[in-house]
Amino acid sequence: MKASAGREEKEVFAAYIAKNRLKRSDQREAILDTFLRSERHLSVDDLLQLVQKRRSDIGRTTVYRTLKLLQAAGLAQELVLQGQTRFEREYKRQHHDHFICKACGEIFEFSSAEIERLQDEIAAELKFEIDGHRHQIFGRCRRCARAVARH
Amino acid sequence: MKASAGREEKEVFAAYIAKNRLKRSDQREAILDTFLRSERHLSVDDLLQLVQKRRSDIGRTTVYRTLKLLQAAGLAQELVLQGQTRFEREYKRQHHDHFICKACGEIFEFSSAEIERLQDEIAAELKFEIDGHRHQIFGRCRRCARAVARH
DNA sequence: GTTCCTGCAAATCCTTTGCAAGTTC
DNA sequence: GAACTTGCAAAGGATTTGCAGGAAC
Repeated sequence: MKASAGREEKEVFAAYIAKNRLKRSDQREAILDTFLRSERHLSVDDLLQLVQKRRSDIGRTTVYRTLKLLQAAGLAQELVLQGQTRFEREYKRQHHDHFICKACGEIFEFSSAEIERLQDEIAAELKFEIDGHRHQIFGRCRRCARAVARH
Repeated sequence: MKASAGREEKEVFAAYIAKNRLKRSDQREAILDTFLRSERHLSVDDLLQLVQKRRSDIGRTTVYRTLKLLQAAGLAQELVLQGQTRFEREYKRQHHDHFICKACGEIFEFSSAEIERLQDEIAAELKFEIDGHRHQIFGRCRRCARAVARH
């Protein structure tokens, strides 16, 4: 694992802190670093547990508060998948949507310029101004589909 | 308003009750009827309020429980829009997705066979078996977009 | 009569807030 | 030192559950 993981994001966060006259803290840095090192779609609890492996004195409240800051700074995005709130990195990531396997819970990402284009077309027809979307597909992933077929 | 509104759905519900050896009740029928007469995307509170106009003694708990039954019977579908849980009719309705206007909160429906087809293609490539999806687009509706432009 | 349903109050889950003590600037 | 941050405990909001009484079968 690179020590420099997410260096750019850390700078963005520092800038956000400065701009808003907030203060840095070890807790915030530990949470951000943990978040950046994880590639998964984390629930608050996932993140709390990971952070606490390093610093067991960091509380859940601080994780909630820091996630709000990360969202405000454009570094994290909140998703609600299958009733569960999760967070993923957002900074400079290409837009994408999600497949969720109902069998194993795994989350896959996908994106389609074609679908985006069609969305824009539909919106234009209705004179609707788009500023975001969520597109989630549910089903069974390759592995779980095979498992069912085999049974 | 037709007295026969949703007759078919009422039969489906009665069949569901029978099949699962449950019992009919005036409350359930009032809730279902109210739900069917409303075309909007209702929150639990919306529905509770509407139901209570007719029978003020029906409790929130019963609305929650009945909505679960309606979902199980395939008559209602739960949506989470902008953090708010809402319900809409599902029985024999053509599949559709939602535009949500962030300015006025209005919910519009749309559907696109093209988008569905692309979804299937993407899924096929990944050998993912689809059994459902949610696609929500956020932005400003025609009216609110105009209002902003005018200002 | 048995089983299911209802409404209330209480419990639960997830998230936010108030506050006193500790940090950062 | 002033302003911000932290963790705890308490408060909130949404939803579920336990239970005693009432209704359906």
